[in-house]
Amino acid sequence: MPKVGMEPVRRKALVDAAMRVIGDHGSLTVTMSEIAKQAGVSPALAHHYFGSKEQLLIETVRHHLQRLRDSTVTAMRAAKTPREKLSAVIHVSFHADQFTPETIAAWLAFYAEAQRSEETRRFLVIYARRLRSNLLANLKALCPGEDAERIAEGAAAMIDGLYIRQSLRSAPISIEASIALTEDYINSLLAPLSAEAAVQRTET
Amino acid sequence: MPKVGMEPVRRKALVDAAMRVIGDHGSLTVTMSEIAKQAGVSPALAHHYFGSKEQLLIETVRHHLQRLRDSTVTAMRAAKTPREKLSAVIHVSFHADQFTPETIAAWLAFYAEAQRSEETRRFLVIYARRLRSNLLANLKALCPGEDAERIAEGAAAMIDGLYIRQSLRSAPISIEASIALTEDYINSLLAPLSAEAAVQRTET
DNA sequence: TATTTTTGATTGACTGATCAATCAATAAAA
DNA sequence: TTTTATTGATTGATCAGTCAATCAAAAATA
Repeated sequence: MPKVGMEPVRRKALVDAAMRVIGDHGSLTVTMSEIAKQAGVSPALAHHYFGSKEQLLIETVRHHLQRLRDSTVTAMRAAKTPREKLSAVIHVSFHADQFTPETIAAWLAFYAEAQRSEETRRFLVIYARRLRSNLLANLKALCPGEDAERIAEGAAAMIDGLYIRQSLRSAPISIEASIALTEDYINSLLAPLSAEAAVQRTET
Repeated sequence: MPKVGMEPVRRKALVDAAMRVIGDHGSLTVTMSEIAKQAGVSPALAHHYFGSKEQLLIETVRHHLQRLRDSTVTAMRAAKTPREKLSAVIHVSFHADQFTPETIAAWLAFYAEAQRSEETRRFLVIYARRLRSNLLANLKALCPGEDAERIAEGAAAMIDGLYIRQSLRSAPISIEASIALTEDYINSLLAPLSAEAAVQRTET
């Protein structure tokens, strides 16, 4: 069976398996055996390729964030105006992929893990900054910089908060409602500022 | 040494110890030994009084939520108008007690745990509902019911989101800024509705 | 009051299970 | 033959949970 060049195949299979196991386990307290079994290989092979459980888990977080980033870039490219780009960022954050119970569980587990693993924390900080900065960049085109900072901060918090609330599955809000709530927030805070911003836009 | 009536003393000591250990450990992956040591008793005693690690952890969540609830009730009593009560709820959510790194870490750990422990999940659902309903009750006095629901949902999400973002300690927002952001949200959404609400209030 | 009995508090030592990590051995391609 | 892929078996550590034994206060008894 041993064909050459299995390494990338196995790595991907193991990372995907880890994601699935973490997802329906709802926690990072998963065993290498479970992950390996899910990937259809022996636990020893997982160690062979990743060196340690922690490394495998870190690769899993990285891969997860990479996918989210790719989606965001694509969605923002497709949008034309700053306001449309803003909506694109929100939509991606609530895209079905990222919003399934398993994925939400995985995110929560990552957040909890970040309290212990410096590397996991770094990844999540990058995510948080990226979300904020994607919002900020487009908001700056719509209102004064200081207001943009505030609104970006608030919108990012709201997005993350809707996530965490979704995880409890109590009175679950639909994806559309979550998006509407966030859009509503931005619109409402933007409304009294739009006149000034319009002036600013013509000036730059 | 064995004086009678130690049970309540030990239970409290162990729950407090658990909270501290979870806090600086940043996770619910703590051992009974650590907790017992922190409480100054033997691991066996912790088992004696709580039966299992899970039970001790559940009591810890319960105690934590109880304290938050008490603070909220007190703060709301002190406030007069609905708008003031609204601010009171927000202030309690961001009160220094609840906003220290250790406490935030504990909350995150609880959220992650809720994916596995049905009882923990139930407690958090109660918290989420209570927050939402405290906001909702007072908002209903300030705007039409449907709008109140939306705004309550959004404000609750924002509060939780600010929490989770705080946990990453990247570009940490101050407590005051977090409060301001939430108040700002409510004010902005309320502004265009206040006229109608005033009419409704006189009608009822 | 003095003595014995009972009861609650407490622990050290132990058990069984779980798991990450290691390693030597095997099998197939190059 | 050399290299890469792969695994079964094993080790060592960590823990939750158990248990029998100890100790001292309180209650009962003489």
